Amino acid sequence: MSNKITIQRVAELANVSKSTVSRVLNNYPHVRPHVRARVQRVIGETGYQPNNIARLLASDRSSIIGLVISSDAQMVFRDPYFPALTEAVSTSAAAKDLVMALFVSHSEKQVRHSLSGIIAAGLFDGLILTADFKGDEMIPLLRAGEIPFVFIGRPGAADGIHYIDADNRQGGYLAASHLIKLGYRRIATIASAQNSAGDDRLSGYKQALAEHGMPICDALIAIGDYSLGSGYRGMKALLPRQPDAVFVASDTMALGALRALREAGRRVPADVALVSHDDLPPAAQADPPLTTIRQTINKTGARAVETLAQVINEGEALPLQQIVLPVELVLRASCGALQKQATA
Amino acid sequence: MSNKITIQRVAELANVSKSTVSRVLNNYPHVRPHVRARVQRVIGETGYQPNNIARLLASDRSSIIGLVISSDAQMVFRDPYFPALTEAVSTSAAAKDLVMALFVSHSEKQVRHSLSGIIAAGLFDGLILTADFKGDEMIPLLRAGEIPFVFIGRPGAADGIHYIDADNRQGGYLAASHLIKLGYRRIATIASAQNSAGDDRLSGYKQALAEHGMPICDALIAIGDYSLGSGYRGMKALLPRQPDAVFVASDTMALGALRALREAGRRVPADVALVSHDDLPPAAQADPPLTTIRQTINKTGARAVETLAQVINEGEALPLQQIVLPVELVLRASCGALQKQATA
DNA sequence: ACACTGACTGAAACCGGTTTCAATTTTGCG
DNA sequence: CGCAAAATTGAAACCGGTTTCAGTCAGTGT
Repeated sequence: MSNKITIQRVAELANVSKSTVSRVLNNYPHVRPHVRARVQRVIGETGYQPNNIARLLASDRSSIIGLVISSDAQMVFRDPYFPALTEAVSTSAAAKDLVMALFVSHSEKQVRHSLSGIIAAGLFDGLILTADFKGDEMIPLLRAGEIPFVFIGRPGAADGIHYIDADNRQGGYLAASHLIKLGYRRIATIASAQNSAGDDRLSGYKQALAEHGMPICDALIAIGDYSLGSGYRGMKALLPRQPDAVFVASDTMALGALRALREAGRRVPADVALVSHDDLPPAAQADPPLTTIRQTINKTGARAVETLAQVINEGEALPLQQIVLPVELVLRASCGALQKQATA
Repeated sequence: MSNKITIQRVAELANVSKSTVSRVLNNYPHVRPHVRARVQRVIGETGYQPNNIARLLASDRSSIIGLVISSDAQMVFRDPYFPALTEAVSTSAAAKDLVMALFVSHSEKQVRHSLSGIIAAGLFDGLILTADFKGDEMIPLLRAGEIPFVFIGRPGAADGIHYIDADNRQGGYLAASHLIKLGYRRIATIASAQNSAGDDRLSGYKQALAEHGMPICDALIAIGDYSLGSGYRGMKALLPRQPDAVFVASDTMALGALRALREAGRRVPADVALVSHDDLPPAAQADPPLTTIRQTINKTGARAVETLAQVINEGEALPLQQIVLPVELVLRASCGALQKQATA
């Protein structure tokens, strides 16, 4: 190790006890300014860095949080959603002087196993988990492990669980309402039943249709799994139904839908209008650029870290945090609104 | 904590000393099979899990490795390369019972700062770093920190540094040779000068041209930065030069190039053939699917973890590891070979 | 049977901090 | 100025393991 200087050595150099150095280190009160300054000078001069491991053993705090992403192997780093989320959490954690460790669990079985290991390791102050597979089977493990945790996305059984979610229902509602206002009549959707986000988006879509007195037709609902391929297949299945607009529940699936439409010779938005969900970078880069529902992943990550920090500090005392972040419609070419405006 | 059982408790229950339990735990010799079995039974019955922190403090090993990705903020989670690499390292680490912590440094300045912190924390057994910004300015810090480390990609000053790299030169060479063999005469490239991988790919491209007696024309060389946008701009700049084929140094840039070509009304591969590099998922999903040079990111990640583990264990004794992994050409539609075959 | 190995085992030191608690100052006030 | 209360400080215990070292015990060779 590069650092042979210990708290003991600093204490000697500053003519105080380890205890006092520790107090200075942790910004505790009850140290005379004079003494505090002297200790800090020694720390500065020696370049002393406390050994986190020892600190952790003694204080039962590691300043390490785990981000557990459990989803299909293919999925995780295919859909830009997870990388974006990972980056957001990593950055927010760093800003709070927390280290983020990343776990990617590929199969549901693996989740159980590695999660037990993660918890047992006792290394982490807390965990942030993504609510895929609806996340339910993890919850008993987490509860038993008595480890602070926060979900990103609403797990299936969300009772008494802290989570940060996007307002997916509102997302579906905004998207469908927007299409309705633009005058489309046969509005289909490519939904997903993988997790609560998918359910909510679908339910928002249905609500918008219902509120506008439009029939909800099962033939206009395709079910995908967030993959590009499933968007492609979903669109192919919908084509014979002659929809004039489609709400696709994720940008990635929308890219697949775009391909299906191009292959079928349908123009977007002239023949079929599209609104998708997420507003990840590919949405803006698609051809045509996608009108989409923006969920602010950075904020989601930041809130998750923040909330986890609170859980860690306050424990049971913290009132239940179930935070739903707003979403907004981002207007681009794929919904046809811009064209209509231009010709109007 | 869920686990109130300590090594002490196990020792009492098994009627032995902490020392013996520790020996059993670590598979040390000098424990009678009989005793060993008894201890193991108690461990099994109690579900005892050693506290890693304590173990680490005593043994100076954390079983945590850091993956440090330093690149432009936008870049890191935009190009699927990094997510793929992250996943590969995370998985390989997990297989070796190592925890991977992820650090994303956005600016070069930030690298220096956070790297010092990371090293000083003393939390990590070793680091895997990506060689962006050519990675040079990190090396002195790492050396001073006396922390085991391995690069993925070849840093600018690679003397005496362990690294795992793809055979990028061969990648550029294979791509260009392939296009030459298909009969293209005006073969352009969209290269990158960001890191050694970019340099090498360009140099392989040049070598192939030279070996086939073709002139190397600077007007046919555009410089990008691995982003989709830079591929788009690069292609636009090249179009007036009328290339009949382009080697694009990354899949992501190739997607940008595709868009530029589509906008210009040029068909791929009929008017302009494309070969790209990396073979990430989007390459297969592009329209048309991209012929590309496959680098096996999973293997790269696995070798990096493996090598780092060796460095950690053997230290100076380990001979210099500079591993170059082979690449291969993946044939798809964008190069025109399939069409030519069909019509032949 | 006897000294002599070498395999087992446990006591205690140690890793480098934090935290408790009692001792020692200081400070505040009457 | 004197005394109780509050603020400082340091000694020692503790976190939960690993490792050193010396002692114990069984197995050998003679």
